[in-house]
Amino acid sequence: MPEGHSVRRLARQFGDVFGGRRLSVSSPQGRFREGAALLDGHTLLAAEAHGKHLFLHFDNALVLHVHLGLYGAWSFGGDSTFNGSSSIGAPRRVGEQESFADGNDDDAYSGPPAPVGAVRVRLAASNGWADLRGATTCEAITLAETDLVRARLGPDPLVNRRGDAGRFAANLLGRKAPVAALLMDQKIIAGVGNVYRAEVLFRRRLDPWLPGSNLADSEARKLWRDVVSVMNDGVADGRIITTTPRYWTANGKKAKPAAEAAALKSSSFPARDNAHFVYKRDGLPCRVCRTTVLAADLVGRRLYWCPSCQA
DNA sequence: GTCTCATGGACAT
DNA sequence: TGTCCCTGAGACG
Repeated sequence: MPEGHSVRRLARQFGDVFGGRRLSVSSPQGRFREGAALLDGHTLLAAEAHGKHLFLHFDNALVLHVHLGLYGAWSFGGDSTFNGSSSIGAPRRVGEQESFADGNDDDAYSGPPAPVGAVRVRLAASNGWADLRGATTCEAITLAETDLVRARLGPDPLVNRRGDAGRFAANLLGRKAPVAALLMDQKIIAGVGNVYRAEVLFRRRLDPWLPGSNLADSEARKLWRDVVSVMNDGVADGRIITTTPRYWTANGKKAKPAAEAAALKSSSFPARDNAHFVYKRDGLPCRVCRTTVLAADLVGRRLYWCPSCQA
């Protein structure tokens, strides 16, 4: 869940439901009591994301900075303004769609429920609430400290400023580490996690063990463009789908054109098992060449790749 | 019930 | 390179 596309959706959602509203901020669990007191009663001005970092700007020049880490999750609830808002983060299952809050159509919202479990932060306004659990980082910081966090991060494909492709290429090309390790380094590119790194390397048919310095500048720029494309799809879909409809058949075998047309017609989403090319498909045949997909540990994380397509 | 695993990252060594 | 933090779901008995 919490790869960059999820955090981007979160930022948008916070702006939609709480933007311009005065929030009561509390820490039912107690671990964020002091930070919550600094923000309590202030108005949310803006919500933004950079990579996997979420920044909620309040009208007293303080910022709620949240990084979900592996386990963090936000859940939402409230009146009809919360219809379509979704809980984002763990618990997660691969390929699962986000679960949607049960906003009330009749606007009969009567306040947040009693907090369940270890709620680090609860944000509540007159229209609804949001609970944060299990985040790696949750802090109230100044604007200057916000800039310091941003300064540690590489370009964000979901921001994709002019010149970012070149910055990303320069970051990659100067390094001897395997490109698969570099893609997970948030200083090089912000927002890519374990699923996107495996999938985009497959989509570009790049050997994950290739040193960054061995990539051509043009290939690094193509890689950036593919990350931009596939992560923007993730923002739109609310899940990570890197395969195309021709691979959305029941048995995972490559579909014939007629089957592709049928898949396109019958469903806008692939089954969970067909959403990825290589991620968590070790031991299974590659969707393209039928070679067995491999997995290995790389800097403490599981890497998946096709040794034939990505040679 | 217990154990293991998971789409992160900071920090120590 | 290893350790720790953090939470919940699923496998297993």
